[in-house]
Amino acid sequence: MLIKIDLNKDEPIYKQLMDQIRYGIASGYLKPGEELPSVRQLASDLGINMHTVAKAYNLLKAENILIVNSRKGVKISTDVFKPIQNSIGNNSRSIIEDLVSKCILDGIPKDKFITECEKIYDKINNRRNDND
Amino acid sequence: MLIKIDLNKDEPIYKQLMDQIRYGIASGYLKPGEELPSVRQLASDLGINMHTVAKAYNLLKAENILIVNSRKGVKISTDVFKPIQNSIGNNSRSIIEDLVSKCILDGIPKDKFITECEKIYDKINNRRNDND
Amino acid sequence: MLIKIDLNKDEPIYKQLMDQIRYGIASGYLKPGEELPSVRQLASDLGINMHTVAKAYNLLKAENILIVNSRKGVKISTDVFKPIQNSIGNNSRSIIEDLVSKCILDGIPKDKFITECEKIYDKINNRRNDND
Amino acid sequence: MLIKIDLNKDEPIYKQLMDQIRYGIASGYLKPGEELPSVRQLASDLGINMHTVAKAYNLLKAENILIVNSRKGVKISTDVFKPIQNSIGNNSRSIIEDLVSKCILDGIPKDKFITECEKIYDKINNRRNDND
DNA sequence: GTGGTCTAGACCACT
DNA sequence: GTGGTCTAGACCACC
Repeated sequence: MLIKIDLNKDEPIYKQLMDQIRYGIASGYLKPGEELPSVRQLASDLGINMHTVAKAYNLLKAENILIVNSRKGVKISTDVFKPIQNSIGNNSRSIIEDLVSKCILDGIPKDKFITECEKIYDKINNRRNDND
Repeated sequence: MLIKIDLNKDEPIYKQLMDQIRYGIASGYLKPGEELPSVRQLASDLGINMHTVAKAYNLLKAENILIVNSRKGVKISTDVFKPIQNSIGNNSRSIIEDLVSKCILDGIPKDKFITECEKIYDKINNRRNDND
Repeated sequence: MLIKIDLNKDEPIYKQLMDQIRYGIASGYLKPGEELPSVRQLASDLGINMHTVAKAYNLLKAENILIVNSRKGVKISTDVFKPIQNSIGNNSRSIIEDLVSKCILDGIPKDKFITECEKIYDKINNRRNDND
Repeated sequence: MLIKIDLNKDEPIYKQLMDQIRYGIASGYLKPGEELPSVRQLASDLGINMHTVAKAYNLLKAENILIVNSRKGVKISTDVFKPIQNSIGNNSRSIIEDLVSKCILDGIPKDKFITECEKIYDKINNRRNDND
């Protein structure tokens, strides 16, 4: 999978990395059980610092998304997809609230907003199902 | 409107403040043209520094949401609500992508996710229409 | 002459007033020797504070543009137009430098910039000649 | 590039700084992509406070002139020069109107005024082209 | 009374 | 070592 880091963005590199790996898994570019490049390898590929990659890997390990083994390398957890949940977390809810507030001020009507959410969900989800 | 700041959160205070003010406007708790507390007043109410409030106010001014006037204080722009737009910005889209990726890993099915988005949009939007 | 004050602008009111009076004279709406409304009158017309008008008047007096007489009121100096000068002052030059820098960054080519300057000069100057 | 701050001027330091940086870019002393001194460095060089420099940098960032990066410092955006525009903004136009009014009262004839504008535009623009 | 500006100094996140 | 954030406290311009 192609990972793209924007060094000019305000968002810290390790977070960009985490987001892209999550996105890669959700969209099926990366599969449960699959190996990821070593810290050194990925750092060198992306032209960033080793510690930055390690930080992203370790935080994703704490989220039970990656399995980090100093000898065997890094791979994606086989149970990375959690069982079906009924409700989203408070954190996500609060992100949506901030987002919706902005959209309302920006003149985005409900149907446009919802359609966009659906489109993005489908884009990510379908791509994974296709890749299966 | 009640503004609540969580000093323990990672998110900087001034951003929490900006989000809450946007939320207040979108949900009708705060109305276009309405005056906001002075920087000193709000800072003292929240137990934070004047400059932190001023930073939030000024950034919202740059977004054309507030009108900041050295002589008369701060008020909400009368044209905070932009004309209807057809599509959300790239920034919002990328927030949704990250959010959806997380939700998919967390086992939130599409219908739950969309329902939640709709619920939040309605909650904010209806409250404003009720208040009109 | 219609004077318009924008209370929402960052520029102090007394400066807006000074600019508009200078503009009025340069464009012939106001004529040398003509009387201006009293401080109280103008303040009331514009819905602003008396002291603000007085400040503008006094600063224009210091520029030899107005003649302020506490008994007889305020009028425009009869020799408000200075004799022909060969070069603009350092202050104006520095304003032009800042303006030109911005325009160059903004992609305004020289001919557009100069044409605009000419158009504005003519607009103001011709209006006065017409009014004579 | 030599930056000079006049602490006695009315204009706030951070604005003087912004003007000088814009001037430096427009005149080619500073080039797109070039690094600027760190906030602390420049503040110390100029004998002013860090936050004052940071404010100028951040406002220029908002104008898409600088790229501010907590990790790597500050550099000039590679696309500072906007594509060719046909007309100047309202803000610039109103600056010119005030300036022209003053010049007319000061006895600056049109040709002198226009020649001065051309001279300044050329001075800045040619210097950049020479430096390329 | 309002916000604007500036200073000084601290701690933190990121790389 | 970089900028970001926050605090504290001062003085100023404007109205």
